Amino acid sequence: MAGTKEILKRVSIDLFYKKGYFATSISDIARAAGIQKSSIYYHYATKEDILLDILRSTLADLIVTIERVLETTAGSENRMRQAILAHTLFHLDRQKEVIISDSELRGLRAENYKDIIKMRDEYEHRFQALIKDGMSDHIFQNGDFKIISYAVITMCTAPCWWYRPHGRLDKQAIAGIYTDFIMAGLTGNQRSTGAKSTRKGRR
Amino acid sequence: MAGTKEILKRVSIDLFYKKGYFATSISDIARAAGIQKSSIYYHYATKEDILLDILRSTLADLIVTIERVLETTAGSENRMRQAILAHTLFHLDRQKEVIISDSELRGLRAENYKDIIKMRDEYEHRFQALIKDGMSDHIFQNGDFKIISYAVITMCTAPCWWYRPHGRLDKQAIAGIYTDFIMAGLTGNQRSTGAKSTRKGRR
DNA sequence: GTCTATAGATGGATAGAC
DNA sequence: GTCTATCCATCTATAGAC
Repeated sequence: MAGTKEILKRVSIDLFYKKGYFATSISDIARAAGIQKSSIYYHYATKEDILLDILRSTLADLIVTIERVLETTAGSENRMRQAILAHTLFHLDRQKEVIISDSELRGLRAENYKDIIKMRDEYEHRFQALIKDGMSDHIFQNGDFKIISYAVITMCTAPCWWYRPHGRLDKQAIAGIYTDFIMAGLTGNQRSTGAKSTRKGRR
Repeated sequence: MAGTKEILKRVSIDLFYKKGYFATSISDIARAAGIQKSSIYYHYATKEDILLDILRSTLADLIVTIERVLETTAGSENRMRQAILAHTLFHLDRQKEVIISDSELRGLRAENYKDIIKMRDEYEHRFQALIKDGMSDHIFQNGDFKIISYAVITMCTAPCWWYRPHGRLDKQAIAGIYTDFIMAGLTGNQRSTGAKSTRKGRR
């Protein structure tokens, strides 16, 4: 446990988050991990491979998280609500990694880029299906479900850019506010004034 | 007109947008502008200065745009609607520059960074005031106006990340969908099903 | 599996001629 | 205001000893 490869991944997440992928050098990573830079190449073939490892595992975890929520929740409105909550909370829990996922895709060469985009599209399709379901059940207002899905996802990804662990609002409160706002936009109904949002089970 | 400095700025916007600030070298810029890299230093002292020039002018234009809208529009609901429309359209019109503004702030050293953040905060305060106004006029649902302002701004900034000039929807249509969605979220009222949003005057 | 040493390319920036 | 030439730091990655 805590093998060198895991340490390298962890310090890379920190550095890519703080300085950005391009501004982070192999030397920076080696220094942070307490080894020589040449030793990194025993674990990762290139710097890009470190980035790829971070992006893949983050996206995979995100997809698993949403899958679990959808497996245990019924009703198009409730499914959407729980999915948004889960998405927002994941982005607050895994702040550094999702920010890297959002901003460092340019560090990938074409083949790896395509791979990651495919995973991301797979995830987004789940939200598009949820919105479509809500519309055909006449619970959500009709509209361009693809555009709306982008809007919803972007919006609920955003708090990870400004959230600070000891700030005025905790993760649950932020996720609640966002979910209420989105659900109001989707249904066209009054928002519940308090953001206490009954969540089920997980976490 | 079309002086070298303007050309340098224009090709830098293209390159920073396409490859990112760090991945773009002074040589890249020189090649794109058709001059030698040393000639760049007659116009800009450092690479960072090019970035700063782009960020400053983009933010300044954005602030002027929103000011003009607010000067000529009355009523808290209508002011908010027009502000959102203007914000969204600006982000679609100036796609490359706003994407740079959103993603390349890490290229700035502390003093320049503070400068730009101050301008950005100034802009965001206008939206916070609009939301506060709408809440005290009981036209918008009560809520955390600061959080809501972040949500609104992020959401209406997002289309610039996926908009393509000859895509399925034109700028006006996209801006309409987003504005309707946001206004529904703010007021808690039914959205107008069509997104034809009566806009006034400008552009 | 980690080290020392270094290759080889490229980065931003400067000097000085024209 | 643009050029050629070059400095020097830093970058990713490799070679080979232990």
